[in-house]
Amino acid sequence: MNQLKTYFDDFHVISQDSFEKIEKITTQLNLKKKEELQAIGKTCKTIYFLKKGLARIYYLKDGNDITDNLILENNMIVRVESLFRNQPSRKAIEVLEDSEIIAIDAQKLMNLYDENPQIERLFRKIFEASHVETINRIESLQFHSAEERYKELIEKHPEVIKRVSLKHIASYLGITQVSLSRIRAIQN
Amino acid sequence: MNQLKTYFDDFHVISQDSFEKIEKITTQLNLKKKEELQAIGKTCKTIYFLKKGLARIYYLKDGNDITDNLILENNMIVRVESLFRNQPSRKAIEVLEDSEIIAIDAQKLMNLYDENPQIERLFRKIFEASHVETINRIESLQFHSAEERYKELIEKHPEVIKRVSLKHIASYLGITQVSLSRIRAIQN
DNA sequence: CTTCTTTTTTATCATTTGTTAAAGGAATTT
DNA sequence: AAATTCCTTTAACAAATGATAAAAAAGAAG
Repeated sequence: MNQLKTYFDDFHVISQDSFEKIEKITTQLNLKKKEELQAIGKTCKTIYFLKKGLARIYYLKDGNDITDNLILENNMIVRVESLFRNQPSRKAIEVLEDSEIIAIDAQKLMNLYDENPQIERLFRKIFEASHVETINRIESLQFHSAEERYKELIEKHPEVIKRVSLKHIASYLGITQVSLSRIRAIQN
Repeated sequence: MNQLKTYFDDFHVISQDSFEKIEKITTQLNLKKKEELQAIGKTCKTIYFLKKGLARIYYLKDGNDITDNLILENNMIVRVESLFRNQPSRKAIEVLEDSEIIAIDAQKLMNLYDENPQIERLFRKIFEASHVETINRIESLQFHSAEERYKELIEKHPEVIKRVSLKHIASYLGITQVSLSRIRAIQN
């Protein structure tokens, strides 16, 4: 749990008392590689913190599996478009490695917001950071070539290449697996 | 001002008193077509509400003007990546039509957050909606062809095609002007 | 209205990325 | 260890998009 507190502190420091209130609405999950955390069609009612492991959010387009997002340890896993709109998500979450996860009940968290604005502020800031990341990713997809995007990923998260299959990395970058393979071949 | 209240109510209803507190930290701006609202390199310290007109956020990549975002009336104009990180933005804001704008001082708004959690919640929800839009745009850029993206834009915002130059629309869609012209030619 | 500037279209060619198929490797299961 | 399945690479060709240049059209300015 200390790990979660440390994560929180980077965004907004809350009292020990407030932290314990959050602790009370969490549960611990341990998933084995390839297990599903949330299924397509379910409305997101849980916010996950990935203590250890690796996860991805994906969806199907024309029967193809597309990785929408990759999440490394020490990050939140949330299907934002479902949580914020309270609508079923077309996306699923699965872990790509054995993972330890803290699940936070979203409804109970909203209730905590009412009694404790500091908690609301904490999560506001967490999601703001994620919002900024999303915006930066748009810039990358909007006007960088596939090769540039691949290089950017290696630069920022070199470990991802080793831990995630190239199939998933390709769709995450918005290209086909074959195209990624070609780019990698030229690099060497 | 009523227009702003109506806009707010869609996200979270606050008291008349709270609304008046917000009103006190706003100023009205009228800009002529092509005038700049914020310059590149400035840190975003103002949240704008576009009452009337049309605006865009843009930046320069290798000397090319790239439209990052188009904003229609009745929406907020914010350089989120700058506001949330309190860092200088590489992006600028300009209006594409004569526009009426309400400027909200971000620092004073943060102060209001402290004394009134309902105001913080209102803006949290406003930005959450914008976050969701950003995520949906990623999906579009990640795996839809240029032609699909163009059709989506026409579908969702047909008026944009008439009000914004194709040059700006092209870069917004992540393609060149020439490429967009070609796509349009095939359509007819 | 005429001139000047900017935007949009068209054409040609180069480059990138997609598609399909096949082969080689790696990992998993039996 | 062998068999099976899934992942990755390679190759050949197709399709989409980019780059450049020039013409046409539209808009702004005098």
